[in-house]
Amino acid sequence: MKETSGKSLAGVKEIAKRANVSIATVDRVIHNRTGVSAKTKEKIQQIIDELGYQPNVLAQRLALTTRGTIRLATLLPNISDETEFWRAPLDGIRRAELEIRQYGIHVEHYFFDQNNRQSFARQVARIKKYKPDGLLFTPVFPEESKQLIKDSATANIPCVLINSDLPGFDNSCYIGPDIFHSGYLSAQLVSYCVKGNKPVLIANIAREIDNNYAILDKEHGFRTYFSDHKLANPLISFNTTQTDYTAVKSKLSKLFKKHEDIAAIFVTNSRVSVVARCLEDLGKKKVLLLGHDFTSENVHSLERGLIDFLICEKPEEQGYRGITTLFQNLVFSKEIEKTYLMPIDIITRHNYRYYRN
Amino acid sequence: MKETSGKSLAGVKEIAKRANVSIATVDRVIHNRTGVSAKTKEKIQQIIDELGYQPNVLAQRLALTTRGTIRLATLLPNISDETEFWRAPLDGIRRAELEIRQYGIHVEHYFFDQNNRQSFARQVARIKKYKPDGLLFTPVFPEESKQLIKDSATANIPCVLINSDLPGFDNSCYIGPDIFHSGYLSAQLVSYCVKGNKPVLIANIAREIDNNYAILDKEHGFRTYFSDHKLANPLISFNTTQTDYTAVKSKLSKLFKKHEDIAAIFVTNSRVSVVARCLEDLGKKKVLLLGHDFTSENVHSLERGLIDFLICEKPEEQGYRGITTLFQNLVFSKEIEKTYLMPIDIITRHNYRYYRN
DNA sequence: CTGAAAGCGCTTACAG
DNA sequence: CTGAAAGCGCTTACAG
Repeated sequence: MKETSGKSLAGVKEIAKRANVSIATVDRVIHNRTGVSAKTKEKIQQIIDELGYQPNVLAQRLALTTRGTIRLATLLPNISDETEFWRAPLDGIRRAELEIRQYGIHVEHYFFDQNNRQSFARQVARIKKYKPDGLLFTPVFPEESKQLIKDSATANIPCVLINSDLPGFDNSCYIGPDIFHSGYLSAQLVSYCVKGNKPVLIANIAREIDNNYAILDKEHGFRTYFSDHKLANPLISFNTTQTDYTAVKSKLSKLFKKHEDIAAIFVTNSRVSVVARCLEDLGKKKVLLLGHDFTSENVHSLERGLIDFLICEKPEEQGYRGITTLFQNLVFSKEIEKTYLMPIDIITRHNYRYYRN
Repeated sequence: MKETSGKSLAGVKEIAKRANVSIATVDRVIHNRTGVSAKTKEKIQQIIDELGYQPNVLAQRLALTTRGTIRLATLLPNISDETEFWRAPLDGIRRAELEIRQYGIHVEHYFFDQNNRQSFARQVARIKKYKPDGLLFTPVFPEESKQLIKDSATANIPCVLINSDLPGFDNSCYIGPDIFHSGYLSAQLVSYCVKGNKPVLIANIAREIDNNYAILDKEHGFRTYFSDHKLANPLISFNTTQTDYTAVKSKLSKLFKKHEDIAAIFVTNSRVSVVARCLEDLGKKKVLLLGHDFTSENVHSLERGLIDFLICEKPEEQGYRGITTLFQNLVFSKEIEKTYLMPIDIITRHNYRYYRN
């Protein structure tokens, strides 16, 4: 007997014909709905298996068009010069929106001030009023975020976290990098490029550091590489909550006086272009500089040779995938993967042109 | 007046109603078909613009289901241990196939022996008999490939090239890396990691080298970086058409006797894991080793620390994108972009786990 | 130059 | 427990 060899052109109509039932009944079996006799169900299932039936996704979605709109909410930091990074995830979210609004998905955006816990809490309150069917956010403030996840679980609202995870908490879905290994990778690059045991600087430049899991874990990964490989380079932490150019420069300048031979600086977030400017002005162009994120300022410094490596984790795609994940779950009951780890990309001045966020 | 603010839920039906015509006429205007009076056309167009009408892609495709099948042909090297690289593009092609076969697209695969021009020509002849509606291939043999592109143009068959381009030839579409800059980037990595003016080896390991544009251009990019940056490292070309372990090892061994202090080896294709084994057996583990492609053997050597960097250009996505490009062109008359340059990814043992081809 | 109608493959009330 | 029919938004003969 000849194999149907993956042709599977057969649809519900064909199945119905073969089973001698109506397509409504076939539909019931396909979707495991109640109200079909065991016998009929079995017969239909057998034919489905035999035919290797694959639903036509197009038709499926089209038929669902009439269903009421599904409401999603996103909660991200607002975008300022200092937080330009957040433009990318938002772009991805918008791209997803355009693709799925045809299916009656509406996305409402909420923004908070990254340096202000209050503002986060305020937006959470607004979101709760909105009563979304799904939620995407980034857990900048651990306590508030944990509460939000719990409340979402209680309300039975699927929840996606992007960019950084909430460790020891698995009530939701995380889409973003393995932050520890991102730091670990940065250390590898430094160790490859720096010969000898010269000191290496780890620069944490953020208004909030102690609570910032993303920064702490990156530094931890970075340091772990050096200890794992028994490297003797002194690792100097440089923390500053004053993130403006002047403050960073004066602090750096002091550090350089103390440690003249600093060979490399790793900036644990996207503020690396500030350091680039400082190094240029301090005449320290030979210091290896690496940091995070494909912001326009960073790319500009990369282009000019002031930054050597940028580590990026496809923020645009994080946003895009976050929304489509919720969509698939809400519309097609597709199960949500617990974790989707993004690639950790290494960008230099010679491959950035081809990079896609 | 209130903005419709990108809602655009309106479809052909709504447009037809507002314009007082039938949906068939609206359809004609949307697709710029003939047989509509200038006046009607203008009126409809105005409403379309006003509403910011966006066609529902789902419905569009679904309605096209009945059209006869479209036949695509692919022509790629067959997959052996030595050419495992080609599995990835094929995987991508298969992934695309699964997605679009619902729209009546059929893909026929042809394979040739990378070391045998004859076999390429034979398959071209078979393809011509098949008379595909679209063609995807990789131009391993320049002369034959140019002829194939010309013939396709004559027959009005859209044509996509992947993995390497045919320079000075713009009758088709190229999806793949900027090879020159890929080599350039590799040189940057070497120059960052190698201190002093120690010699660097460029290893071309392939049955055919002189005609292999991908290899030649990569070496050219690599060398150009060193001259652009006035680096004094001696660059030694190491060409071998005997690609087996024993041959490579004995040749390498001789080279090392002549140049004991070789600091880095750049392998211009996926044969880098062979070199990795040689270095291990020759006790030359400290030499920086980089090369191309995410094959299982290469990844294994990367994991073990024998290879330092792998340069990859998303071969799976090249295949996938190649097929979907042809599909979009043939089904929706979407214009084909002349060139789509893939990212040039840098993979180390600490980020390969998160890489997606 | 224009329109009424059937159909793409699925889902969903509704009736029985 | 089961089926006939309408509808999702578009395209395509066909008739006029």
